Amino acid sequence: MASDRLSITLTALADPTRRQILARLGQSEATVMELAAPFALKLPTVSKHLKVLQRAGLVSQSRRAQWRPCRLEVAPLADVTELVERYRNLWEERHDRLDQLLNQLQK
Amino acid sequence: MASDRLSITLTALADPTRRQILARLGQSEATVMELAAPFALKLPTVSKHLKVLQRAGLVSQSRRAQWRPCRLEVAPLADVTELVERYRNLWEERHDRLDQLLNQLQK
DNA sequence: CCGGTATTCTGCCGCCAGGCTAATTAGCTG
DNA sequence: CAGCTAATTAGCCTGGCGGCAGAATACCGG
Repeated sequence: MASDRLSITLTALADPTRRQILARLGQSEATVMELAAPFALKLPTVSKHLKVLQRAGLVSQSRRAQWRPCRLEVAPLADVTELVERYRNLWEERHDRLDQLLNQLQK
Repeated sequence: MASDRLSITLTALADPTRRQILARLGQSEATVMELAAPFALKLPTVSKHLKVLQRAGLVSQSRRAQWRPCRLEVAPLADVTELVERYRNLWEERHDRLDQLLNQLQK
C-alpha cells in the first residue's frame, strides 16, 4: 500500500466495515466488543480493522481496566476535504454550465 | 476489494499516482501518453490505473483517431464530500471546545 | 496493403488486505 | 493463585493490486 498520509487515510475509509465502525464511534466511544457486535466478524478481524483506522489516525484507543475504549478522531478528514475541495471549482463550474444549458432549453 | 460505489471511489483515490493523474486532468483533457509522461511507469501500468479511475467514474475516455483522450469526471466526489460532511459537526464541535479551552487559558 | 504510433490485453510476479483459528497478554475477582 | 473476560498477536489462506514484458488491436499515412 502507498505510505503517504492521505493514501493511508483514504485506504482506511475505503472499506464499508471500517466506515460503519466510524459511524458507530460518531455516536459515542465504544469497546472493541461493542464495535464488533453488529458484524458477523470474529474479534481479531475487527481488531485488525481498528489497527488500520488507528494507523490513519481516525481512531484512538485508551485503556480502562481490560477494556480498550475506542474514540473517533476526525482530524485526518481535513486532508480528504482539502482533496475534494480542490475539484469543487470544476464541479460547480460544470453544474453552472449544465444550468445554463437547461435554461436555454427551457426558452 | 469492496464492491460498493463509495469504496470503489475511495480505493481509486487512495493511490498517489492516480491522484496525480486526476490533478493533471483537472487542467485539461490528456492522452494516455501525456498522462504517463511525468511517471517512471510503463504504459500498460498507467492504462491499468486509468481503468481503476474509470471504474470509479472519475475518468471518462473518448476516441480521437488512435488516441483516447481522458477527461476528469467529478461527480463521484459528491459521495466523498457527503461522507466527510457527516463528521463536520464533530469536527467543528471539537474545534469550538479547543477554542474555549484556549480562551480560558488566556484569561 | 504496410509500417508506424497509441493503447489495451494477457500473463506473470511479489506483496498486502481481509478473513479465519489458536495461542497469548492484560486485568478484574473470588 | 485460579479462573473469567477483553483484546491482541501469530500464523495461515485466498484474492486483488501494482508493477513488468510481450502480444494484440486500432487507426492513420503513404
